[in-house]
Amino acid sequence: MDTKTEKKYRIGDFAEVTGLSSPTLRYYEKEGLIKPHRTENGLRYYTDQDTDWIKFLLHLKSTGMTIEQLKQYVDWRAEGDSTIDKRVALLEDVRSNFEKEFDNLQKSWTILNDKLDWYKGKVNGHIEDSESFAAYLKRLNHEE
Amino acid sequence: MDTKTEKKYRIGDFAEVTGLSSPTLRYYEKEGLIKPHRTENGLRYYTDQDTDWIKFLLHLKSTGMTIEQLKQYVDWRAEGDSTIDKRVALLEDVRSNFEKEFDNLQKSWTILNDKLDWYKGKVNGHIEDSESFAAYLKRLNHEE
DNA sequence: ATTAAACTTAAAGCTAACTTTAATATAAGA
DNA sequence: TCTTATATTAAAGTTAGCTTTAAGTTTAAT
Repeated sequence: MDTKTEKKYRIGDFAEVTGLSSPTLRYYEKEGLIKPHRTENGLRYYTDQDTDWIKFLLHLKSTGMTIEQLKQYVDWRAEGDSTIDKRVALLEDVRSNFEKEFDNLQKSWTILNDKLDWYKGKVNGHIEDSESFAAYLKRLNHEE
Repeated sequence: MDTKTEKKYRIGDFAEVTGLSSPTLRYYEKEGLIKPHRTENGLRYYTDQDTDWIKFLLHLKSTGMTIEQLKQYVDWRAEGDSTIDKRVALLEDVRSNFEKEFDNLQKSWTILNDKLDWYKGKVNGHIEDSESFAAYLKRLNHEE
C-alpha cells in the first residue's frame, strides 16, 4: 500500500530540473547546502523535496546570501526549532541589506533610462547638443 | 580672467568623494575607464567632471555592466558622435538584461518575505505546524 | 629642515563561486 | 553482452574584480 512513490532523480536529471550543473550540485553538497540520498551502489539521487529546497536556496542566493550564510542557515535548520529565532534574524538581516541594494538598483535603472533618453534627445535634436548629461539630470531632478 | 578655477582632487580625496579606494581608482585607470590628469611631478589629479563620470559609471556597473563593457563604452565615446548608435545599443542591451534580473529579484524578495511570514505564523501558531513552506507558497499562489 | 602622510610603480595575492580535468566505476539501452 | 552515457573522487584551474606588497618619491605641516 505505498501511498506515495517518490520520484528519484539522478544528478544529471536533477541538474536539468534545477537549472544547475552537475558539478555545481556536487559543489553545493561539498559546501553542506544539500544532502542527496544514495542508491545502494553509491550513486546520488534527489527527490521533489530537494527541488523545493534548491529553488528556495536559489532565491535566497539572489537576494545576496553567500554560500557561507546558506550553510549557516542549513546547519541551524538541522538543529531544529530551537534555532528559529536565529534563522529569522539572519533572513531579516539579508532582507534589510537587499532592500538597500534594491533601492540603489532602482536609482541606477532611472539613470540608465535618463541616459538613453538623453541620447535620443540629442540625436533627434530636441536636447541642445551643448547640454551635458549632468545638466540634463539636474534639470530632471535626478542627480545625486 | 580665469572664468572658472577648477577644483583639483588628489587620488586620496577623490577616493573619498567617489567612495572608491585609491587602488580601485588606479585599477579602473589601468582598465581604461578613467583618465586622470597629472601634475608636473606626475601625481594624478581629478576634477568635478571626473566625479560625474565615476558616478554614472558606478550606476552602469550596478545594473550589471562589466568592466570590459564599460571599457568598450569609453572607447566608443572617445571615438565621437559616430558611435552613438553603438553606445545606445549597448545600453539598451544592458537595460534589457537588467530588467530580467530585476524581475527575478522581485520574485526572490517576495519569497523571502513569505518565508519570514511563514516562520512568524509557525511561531505564534496561526499556521499549522504541519504546513510545509512549499504548501504555504502554493496557498498564496507564489510558487513557481 | 625634518618628518609623516600620501603618492608612485609593477607585480603578486586574494575571494567567491564555480568549472575542468583525470582516472576510474557503474548503469541503461540495443 | 557490448557500448555509451553517466556517475564517482580529489584536485587543479578559471574569472571578475579588486587588494596588498614592496620599494621608492613627493607633498604638507611643523
